[in-house]
Amino acid sequence: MRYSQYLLNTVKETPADAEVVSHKLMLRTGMIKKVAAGIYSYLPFGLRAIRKVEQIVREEMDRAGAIELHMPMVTPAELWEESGRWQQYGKELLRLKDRKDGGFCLGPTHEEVITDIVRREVKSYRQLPLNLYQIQTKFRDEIRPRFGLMRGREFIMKDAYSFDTDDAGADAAYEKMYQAYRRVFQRCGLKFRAVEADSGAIGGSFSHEFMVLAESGEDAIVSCDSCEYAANVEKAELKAPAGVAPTAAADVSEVATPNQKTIEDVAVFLKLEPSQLVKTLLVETDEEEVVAVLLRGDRELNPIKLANLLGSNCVEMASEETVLKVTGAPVGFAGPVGLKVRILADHEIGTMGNFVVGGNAADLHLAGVNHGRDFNVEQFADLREAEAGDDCPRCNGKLEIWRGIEVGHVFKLGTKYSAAMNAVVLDDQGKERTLIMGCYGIGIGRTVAAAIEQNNDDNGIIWPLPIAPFQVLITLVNPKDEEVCKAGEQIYTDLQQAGVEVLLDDRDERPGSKFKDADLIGLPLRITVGARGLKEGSVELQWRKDGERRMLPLESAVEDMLKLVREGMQD
RNA sequence: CGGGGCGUAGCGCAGUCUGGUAGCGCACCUGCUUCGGGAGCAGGGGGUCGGAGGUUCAAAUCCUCUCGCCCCGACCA
Repeated sequence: MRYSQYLLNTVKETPADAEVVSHKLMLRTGMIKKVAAGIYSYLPFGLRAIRKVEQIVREEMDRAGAIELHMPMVTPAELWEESGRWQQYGKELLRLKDRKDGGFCLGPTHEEVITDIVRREVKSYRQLPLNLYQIQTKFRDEIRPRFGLMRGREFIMKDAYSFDTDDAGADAAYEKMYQAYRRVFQRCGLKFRAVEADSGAIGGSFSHEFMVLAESGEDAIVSCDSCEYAANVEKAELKAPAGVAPTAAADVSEVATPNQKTIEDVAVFLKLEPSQLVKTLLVETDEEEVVAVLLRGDRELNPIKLANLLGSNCVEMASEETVLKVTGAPVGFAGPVGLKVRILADHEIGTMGNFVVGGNAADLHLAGVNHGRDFNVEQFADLREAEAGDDCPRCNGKLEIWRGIEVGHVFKLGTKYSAAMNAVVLDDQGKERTLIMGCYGIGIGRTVAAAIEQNNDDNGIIWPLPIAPFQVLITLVNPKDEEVCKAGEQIYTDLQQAGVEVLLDDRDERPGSKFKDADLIGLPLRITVGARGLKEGSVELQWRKDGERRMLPLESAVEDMLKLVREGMQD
């Protein structure tokens, strides 16, 4: 491609509403253009990167035995009513009416549609196992789209769905996808972790997320420093600490704590460490039950663990009014002694004694409190959020915390949709069996964003070779110089004929601007053709990665480049 | 949905308080010079000041309503 005939407008200034580096760089390089909140056009340069990732995904899906199809983006309400998600899905599901007033929605995911296809097409166990995938535009009316392609409302996703008659088959399908995902992200040149995840509202028995490690990631993940354990913090299990509560000492004593509402305040006020306090959180379930949860003062509640324990869809912190009603005190002074609601406690509380809690009255705390004697805990459980340095739940290692961008998610779904939608086949005994499903997603645009997030410097993007929009950039320092032009064009043509994707910067611009643009758009390999080098019969090769330059003899330049591209693609 | 902020040229912004010729930088077009790390000079094009209504001799500026966007929070396969 000739730059002079291409649409690739770069911008020096960073658009004001970009927060994260990948968004900034995608805007500055004109990869994407916002059309509405969370909705983008992919301009040619951006589209090329998207296509690269799509192609890698396609190849790995095919290799794993999945088959590509394409489903509609607009899907009828009936299917969603059948699975129950027409009601369950909130405002994220963008609902529409057609001219005949029929209900439709823009597909945020396609379990219903695929299940409908398979129940119609597949009648016999002999047609299984089956794994079908598509690469398609999805729409989720996110409350707050942000970070460019990282969290859009409209986005490109690869979604695959597996169908099996038994658990062993379903597990094998899951494992195949898990391995395919590892290959995809490896091939994209990304540093990532596959972590255990909460399976959330989509249901199902187990699930892994593929996280690209990046500071700007929206998720926190833990990984063990000595074994393979890795999990989303939402899911990260924690061992119950060893040890028993110390013997209860003196009686409970009341301590005046005027206006000391937070754990920090109280700890400073009483000259104690936050870890010597116990905090009492009042939460409300979606069935409007209020529950008290006890945690060590310096710990954070993991609401997902609590929701799972309570078998509730979601739990929320109780409102100020509720707290006042239940404890008789304003927020900040809740404590377990004398409370009339269910009391749950994190395992750690079991090893604590003679601690400080809220006094259920304004400006009052209680010291020397012990569970069992002063109040009863209904159940001890793993309820707190993992922190760096916590013990690994699987071995003797310690947990580290990373931030990650979720680029892929694999779920074992089980029969949630097949049962609701009556997707069954006959087995070899002629008996009906409900299909066991798995679903597997990859955010294509998000993967591109994550790649940029992970590969950039002050000057711009540093594309990993396998997903770079072009593999090579040839810069003609002065396109008006006949020699320069001739040499550059020759290399350009030869490389293209050898199948290399080349961008030829033949623009009549000053060299300085061209070099700046070259850094910004970040193509991995760069050849600079200038009069200076040509005098010695050579051109300059530079890697964007490390800036390392060396001269290549004109005669062997094409050959040398071909070798580098091939080697680079195999990494 | 709660709190905060912003809508003026393609992008980044000033002008709004205190009403009176719509401005600056980048980008774009023309010419000359320049040419291996975002050149200089000269000239030029581009705006219903988010929209509607109102106040006024006069509104980007004041008032009312409305739409959109951004940030923080809650939420999230």
